Amino acid sequence: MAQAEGAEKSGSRAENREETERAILDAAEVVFAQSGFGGATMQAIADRARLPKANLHYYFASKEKLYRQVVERIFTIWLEAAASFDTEAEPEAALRRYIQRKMQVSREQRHGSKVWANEVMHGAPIIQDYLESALKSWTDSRIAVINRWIAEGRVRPLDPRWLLYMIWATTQHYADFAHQIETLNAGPLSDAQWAEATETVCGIILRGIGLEPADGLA
Amino acid sequence: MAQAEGAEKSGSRAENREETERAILDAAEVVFAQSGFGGATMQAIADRARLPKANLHYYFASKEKLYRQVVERIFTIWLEAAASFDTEAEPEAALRRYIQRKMQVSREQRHGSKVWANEVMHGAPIIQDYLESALKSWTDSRIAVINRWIAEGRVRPLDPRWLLYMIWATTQHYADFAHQIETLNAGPLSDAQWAEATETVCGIILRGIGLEPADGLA
DNA sequence: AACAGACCTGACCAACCAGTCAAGTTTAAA
DNA sequence: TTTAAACTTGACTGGTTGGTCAGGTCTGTT
Repeated sequence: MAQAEGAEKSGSRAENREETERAILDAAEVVFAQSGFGGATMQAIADRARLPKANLHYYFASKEKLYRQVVERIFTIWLEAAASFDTEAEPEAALRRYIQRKMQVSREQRHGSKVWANEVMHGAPIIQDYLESALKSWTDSRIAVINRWIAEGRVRPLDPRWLLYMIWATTQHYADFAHQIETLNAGPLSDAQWAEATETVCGIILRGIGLEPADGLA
Repeated sequence: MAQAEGAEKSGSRAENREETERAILDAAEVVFAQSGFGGATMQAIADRARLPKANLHYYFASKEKLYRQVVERIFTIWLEAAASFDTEAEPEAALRRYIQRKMQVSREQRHGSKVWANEVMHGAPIIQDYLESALKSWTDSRIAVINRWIAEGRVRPLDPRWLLYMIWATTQHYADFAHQIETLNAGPLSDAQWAEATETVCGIILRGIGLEPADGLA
């Protein structure tokens, strides 16, 4: 016996490899989120993945390459959430769906969100190119849509950028500052609290830009 | 010659000490913001403060003690900004002033804000007690005020916590994610852009909670 | 002037960490 | 069954880092 996970089934070569890589990435995500890139140690990641440290280097050549993969995996999730901003939909529906999705990501991908925040906060040394390409073009397209809504008189005049930043900030806050929120709340937010927070955020933003939202309890 | 700063005047003993300590704290704030606690090195801080590394240890016993002082200094600034939420003022004025002040802090204390965000993101190992005492009581008092406004029918019914988190998140975002914002903006925000962003944030939030703000160009 | 204590700093060290490697074991294909 | 490649891992290493310290300089006081 020399399997990685305690309860690892012996699948095919490729399956096992994939599984081990995912286990390492999962562990790395948590450790990087907790300690930052500089504070994280390969040993800590190895311990969390229940693998010898040398094994990590068999799958990922260096700490930086491992970190890069973690960040890229997060970016994929970010992109998927971004896609839920439907440029064809009505303003209210599009924004509400996008905010709800981002709140959900903050709840389910807390560690990933933190890694992303850390990376950007430290000047995005790894993912600068993503910011300049994928993020930029996504943002530009959404700015155009919101400007169209404004031109049509459906949304109060404003620079869409400040609105997007506000949505990013607010939703991401629930992941990045989860510890602070949970300290003030004396424990993790309940399902009901998450729903209420999401609804309140939607309500403030939609009303704030001049829409009259119906209750979003679909 | 053995002075710290290139252009240091020979003041009194106490003055010089204070000046050197501040120079170290300033340097440490920047380096901790850029690299996180784990990624920062005493050597990097020393270089930035233009002092030999051993000198840092003369003034601050350990890296952790230095970090602690940096964080405590930030918390003081946070408290000062928090005080601008005037519980006596009208809802619109109180919130507008508070948001404006927080936006200003984000602009002027970018590094400090990042250190704070980092600390909280990593579970607030150093300042947990502040969160539980000062932050908690400040928050409770403001929640009470907002609830009073709601009871008086001046603000749309909502849980004040989600509103406060939204304000914290949005304003802090301009410091923590400055790099992302500046990438999308192809450069730092101008004075006019800061003013516009601030006004837009105020507008969305105030309208979002049911107030009809007059233009805040005081 | 003489002294004590505050202040400064180059050189050093022990601990730690990313990354390597050689000697294995397991797997799958021939 | 044989064989080669994929995988595993304990032990090791070179470089870095937080922290120390001895020997010096400066400053205010008597």
